[in-house]
Amino acid sequence: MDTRTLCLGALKQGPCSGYEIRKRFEEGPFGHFQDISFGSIYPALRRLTDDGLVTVTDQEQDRRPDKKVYEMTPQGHLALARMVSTDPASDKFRSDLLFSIFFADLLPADRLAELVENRILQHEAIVRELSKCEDDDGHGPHCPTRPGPEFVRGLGLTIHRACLAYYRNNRNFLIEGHLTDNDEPTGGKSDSHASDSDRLRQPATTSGRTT
Amino acid sequence: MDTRTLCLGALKQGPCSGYEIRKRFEEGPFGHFQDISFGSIYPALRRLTDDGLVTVTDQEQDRRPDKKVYEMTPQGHLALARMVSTDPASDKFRSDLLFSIFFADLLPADRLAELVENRILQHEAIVRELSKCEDDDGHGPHCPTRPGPEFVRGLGLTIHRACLAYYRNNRNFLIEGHLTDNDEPTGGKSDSHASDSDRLRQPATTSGRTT
DNA sequence: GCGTCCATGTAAATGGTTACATGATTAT
DNA sequence: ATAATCATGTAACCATTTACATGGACGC
Repeated sequence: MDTRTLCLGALKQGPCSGYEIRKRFEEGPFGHFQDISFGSIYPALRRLTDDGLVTVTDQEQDRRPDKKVYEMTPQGHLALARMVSTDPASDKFRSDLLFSIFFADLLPADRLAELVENRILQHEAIVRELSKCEDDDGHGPHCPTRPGPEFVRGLGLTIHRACLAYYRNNRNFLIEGHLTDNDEPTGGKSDSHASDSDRLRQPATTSGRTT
Repeated sequence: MDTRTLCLGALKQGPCSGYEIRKRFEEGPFGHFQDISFGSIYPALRRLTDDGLVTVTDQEQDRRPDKKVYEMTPQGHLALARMVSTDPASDKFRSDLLFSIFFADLLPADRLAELVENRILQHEAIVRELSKCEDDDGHGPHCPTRPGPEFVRGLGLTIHRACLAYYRNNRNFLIEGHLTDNDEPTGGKSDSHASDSDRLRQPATTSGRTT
């Protein structure tokens, strides 16, 4: 999605400034699958204004810099509706970590372990954040939540929980299966530990309710 | 990862041409978490050659255009090892589909259903592809597989299976919970169907072996 | 005949990140 | 004091995608 549409999406949750749009992407419910920065937000807002999809209102503030509050016009709402209905570009997932892990045998065992541990911590943090079921969609407390945001949040949780479980279950497979240059592949003594760590585990495919 | 490192990664699986590098990213084991196109590959190979990280050999072919076969130098191997050991940039996941679904109430129910169905088909295709356990890492048949590629492939499978299950279990929640403008939110008759579709389901967190 | 695969490469256009410039307030 | 938060905006830089240019072989 181009930045303009992304801005409209943020604005859909209520009028706000460019600065606040970024916060909505950093902390809000979009953050886990879209990303923008100031350098693209401000020019986008400019264009949206020129095209009549949003309006600006200068707002003076006490002890704060003035801000420009942007608000969607009816055309803006239409444009957003049009955009979300077009065929979406395929998901893009880029992971340098997976690239590194693919070449696990090129890096020292402790470094590999460190990378994996860090990733586990990151997934834990994200799961924690997505778990606090706050009404993050900006429609005040306890509106009957629309299914869209709920569905998206739930999918995020599912993915990160699945990754977390996978990393926890299989890090030993990775790290213990990681033969350093000094190890004899044929194994002399430290052999026959056909333990947990020699097979990949996959989460069960059954799915129960956990609300 | 910059394209140069990505090319080295592809070349690590054996010497090949720029054209074949792209194929390794399209079909090979990297494809699901990294992406490159010709426009970036050829300049990258140029720079790698200039920097002495790869060598080129012109190779004439029968009934085919000549090709340039690139091969890593010792420095190239070192450079790759150095790169995979540096702190990886955080994963980037961009999904226009999730953005659209977030605003599910802005698009017609049938369009929403179509988008979800398509995504289910895509996940099914990917799961199928990752499931055929071919020794995709280019080291010939039945080498004792290195843990890196195995781990990465397993994680890909886990993620896509989790997504697939989630979409299947919760599409009704999304689509039936999707009130069109004509529906009365207070519900007159078609009420009290507190069925499957009014709650989100999450896969069980238990994990068993499926080899 | 038309499309696709093979194969390399360049150039233009696109779009985004990073850094810079500015500056008050508040918290540590 | 120092850093972070609030707040907007521009410009330089970077990288990537897309389109173009070229052309033979092969299958339908």
